[in-house]
Amino acid sequence: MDHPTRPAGRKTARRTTLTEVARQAGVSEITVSRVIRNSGPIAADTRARVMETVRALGYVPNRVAGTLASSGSNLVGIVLPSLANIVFPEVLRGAAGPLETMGYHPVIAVTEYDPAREEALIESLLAWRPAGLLVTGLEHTPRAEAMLRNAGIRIAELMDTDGDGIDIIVGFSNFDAGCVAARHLLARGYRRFGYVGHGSGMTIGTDLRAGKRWSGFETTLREAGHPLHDKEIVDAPSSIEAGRCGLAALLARSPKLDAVYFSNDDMALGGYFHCLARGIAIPGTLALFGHNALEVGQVAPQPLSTVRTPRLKIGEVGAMLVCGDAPSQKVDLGVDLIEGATA
Amino acid sequence: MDHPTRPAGRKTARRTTLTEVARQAGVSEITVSRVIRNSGPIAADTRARVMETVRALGYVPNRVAGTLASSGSNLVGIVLPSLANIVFPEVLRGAAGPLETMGYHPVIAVTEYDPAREEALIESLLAWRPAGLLVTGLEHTPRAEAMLRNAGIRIAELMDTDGDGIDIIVGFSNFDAGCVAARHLLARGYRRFGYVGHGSGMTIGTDLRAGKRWSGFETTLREAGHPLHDKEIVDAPSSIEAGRCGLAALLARSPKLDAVYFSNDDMALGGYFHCLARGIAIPGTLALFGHNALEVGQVAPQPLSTVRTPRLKIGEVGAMLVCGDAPSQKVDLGVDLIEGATA
DNA sequence: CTGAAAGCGCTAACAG
DNA sequence: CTGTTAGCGCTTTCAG
Repeated sequence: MDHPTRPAGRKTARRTTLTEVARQAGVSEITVSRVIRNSGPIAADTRARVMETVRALGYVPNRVAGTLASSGSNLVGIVLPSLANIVFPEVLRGAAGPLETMGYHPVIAVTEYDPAREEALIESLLAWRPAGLLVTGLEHTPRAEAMLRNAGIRIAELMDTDGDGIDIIVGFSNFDAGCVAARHLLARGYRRFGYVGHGSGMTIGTDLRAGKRWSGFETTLREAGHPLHDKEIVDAPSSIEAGRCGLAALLARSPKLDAVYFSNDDMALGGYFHCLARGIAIPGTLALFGHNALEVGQVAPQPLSTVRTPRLKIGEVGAMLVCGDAPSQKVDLGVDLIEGATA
Repeated sequence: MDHPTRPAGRKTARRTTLTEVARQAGVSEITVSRVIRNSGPIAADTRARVMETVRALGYVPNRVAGTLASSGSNLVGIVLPSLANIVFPEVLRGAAGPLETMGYHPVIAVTEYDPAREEALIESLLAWRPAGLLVTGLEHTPRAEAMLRNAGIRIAELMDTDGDGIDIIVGFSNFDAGCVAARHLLARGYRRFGYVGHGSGMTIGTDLRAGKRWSGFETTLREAGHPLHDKEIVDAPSSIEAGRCGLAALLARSPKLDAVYFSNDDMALGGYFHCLARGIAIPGTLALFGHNALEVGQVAPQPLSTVRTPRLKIGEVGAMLVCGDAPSQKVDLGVDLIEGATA
């Protein structure tokens, strides 16, 4: 590239305004405004003339000014804990479709599972006066929750139905997902259970929903009289590699486990690869169970036993409800047991 | 949930303004403004008093008004072709870090590989007068390109260095990536080559970068005197499943191939699973080669032969350059051959 | 069908 | 260190 440095400084350069279009077209500003927004009655030829000059001048309306004047933005905030876990890009993808269709733009913020960061990011997003906000989970700092309640816009809390919310809740019960996993393993006759989970990789913040799954799993086992035998929490974000290390560490301590539940499919896949490499028969010697039913775990010759979560749907429904005027509600999209071949 | 329907209508509800904070604190608006933005000299006690009332009133500054008044927004537009291909969430993740650090928010738009949609989305993003814009690829409609050139903000085009750009380019040569793959396979002694690629799944729009890789691959083979023998383009977005079907179809037609290049790792993984299921020895009977070096392909016992692309880095560098004031430039981050075990 | 006046909530540019 | 005066570019009344 040998373009000269672009002149553009920190600030947006001067661009043609509605006023100039109006002058050029020989009409008043409001007329141009009406033409652009297709609002109110406009004579066909006036419209044509205006459109013409709009095109000629390469006019791009300024939504910042428009929003300030009309207090109606087309931005929708989306707060996600992470982009490293493919689940959240999928939620985002689910939301992006309906949002675009309805003319909204997602503005995203990533908390890295840190509640304080979430609070700051929510405030920062709210400053843009979005039309609505999608956040992940039901747990927020008190101030964050207060801001959400007072924002005067629709709020959707996604991915978790285990608790109360602010306005709209769309997700599934993570606790139940853990129970489903436990019941499946118990029904299959497994008795010596282990768990491999992930931390956030930072000292602060945790994956609360994984915790709820663990809790459901552990509770079910205990009630069945076969309490969890051992668990290993890898201090890293969830990943295939973390799952591999986690299972290795767990088995080093407790070699006689016959079934291991993982915090999610990525982790479980890592465990699976560990077993392949070590020649541990699956599910003969050891059963593995994940969470999410990611494509990668399902297309292998030996598909992972797991629970399918409606991630795309959650984004989709969340987006639609936030942009609509349905009453406040909790939408539980449920999970499906995928028997697979590893348990 | 049994909250009553939230009153919030379509428009943002009335929220406390800077004016009210000023009145409450007994200072002028500009003083409050200065305190909030930490700009200019403010007496310690004045600051304290203002902060106090800000907190008491739960005041959240209105950035829409702020941006209009100062023409300096903290939004950065990001235009991606897809969220279904994990590569783009990774680019986004790469960008999200630096952006947050620098106080910017990513506003995202997904084109689904449709140039017309890209044009519309770029216009829509530009309407928000973002501080900068990250787009994917170097090819745009003429009007889209004109808008980008006239936007008066920094523009970064990501993921591809094979061509000229508008301002900043950050990526790698897809053509070269194809050449690298071909040279590796040739060096290994393979001679009967096939290719499995993906379409977009829609009639309109294509993955131009995959096309450039194919082109590099094909050219290298031809020049070496071992032209591509057969190819199969699955009419679906890239996925593991599409790769599986693609290879099945290709081998049904051309059973004697000894090496297959895939449009990316997802596709290659599908091919790999097909071979596992069919008992086709890899790389003995058939060599497989992908693109991207996704984690999932690398941690398996038989890691995929592929090329590593610096996706995170691309997002990161793109974001930093767009928000800085470096000269226009092309940054080629290159790719690395990963020998793997499938070729 | 079109226009004039009055802001939306904030900040730049000067004054004091 | 603090305040006053003008807008930013658009849309909302309310009149014609």
